[in-house]
Amino acid sequence: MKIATWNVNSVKVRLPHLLDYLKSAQPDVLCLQEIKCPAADFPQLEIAALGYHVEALGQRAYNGVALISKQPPLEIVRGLPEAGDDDQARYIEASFGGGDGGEVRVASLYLPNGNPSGTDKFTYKLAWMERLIAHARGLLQLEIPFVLAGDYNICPADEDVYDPVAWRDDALCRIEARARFRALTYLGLTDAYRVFHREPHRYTFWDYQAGRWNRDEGLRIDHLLLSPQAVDRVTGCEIDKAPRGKDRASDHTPIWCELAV
DNA sequence: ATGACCTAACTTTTAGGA
Repeated sequence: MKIATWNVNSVKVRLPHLLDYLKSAQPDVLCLQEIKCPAADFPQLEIAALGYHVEALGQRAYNGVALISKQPPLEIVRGLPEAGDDDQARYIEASFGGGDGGEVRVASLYLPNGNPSGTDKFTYKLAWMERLIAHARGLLQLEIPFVLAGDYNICPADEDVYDPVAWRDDALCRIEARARFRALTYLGLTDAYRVFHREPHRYTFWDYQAGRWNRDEGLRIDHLLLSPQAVDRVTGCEIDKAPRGKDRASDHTPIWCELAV
């Protein structure tokens, strides 16, 4: 089962690239972030024409996540628990059947950016992470294969940043954010990319400005975190750089892992 | 050269992104 994640920065603008990606990469599940529209406005027909199901949690203008899948999603969860008055569309989760009866739970998440540091936006980011950690703790008790995929807005280490000195006080690199990402791994989750790749300076995001893409000056902020039962089955994890090089590209590119399920 | 982007929206400027 191939599970991919991609922050598309507007699903309407990116629809041609999205359809190309589904046709060429053939993911079983594709997690989207920043669809930037209400679920009712999601271009579902074009995707259904390729044989894919769509389940979206959206809002006007900002945020928004979705699950695109060959198998129909089951037991859909919209939003993290303990949301209170937080109505930002940043989390959707569902179960998917594998080819031979295996089942995998997959979440598409869009973690808050948190900039500028030291503001209520940063506080919100950390609080959101605490809710994610609590939810992950509950999922782990199920002892099933699951994947928490998405735009974490966190560079786990300096080697995941093109210029760690310039970025050291940014919310994406702050130690408080890194500590909570590490807490997820201490619970028992594994960064799928680092199972297969030890090289520094491998990125999933390149800013539109300052020629960052052409200079390969980016950030590794999109991640697939695997439960122990998923790590047991993972056979590969790769960053697909091609979509970032297209005209009218998202500033993120897809990353995927393959599970033997 | 201290610049350089992109998207959505009660759009002709602003907020948010990272």
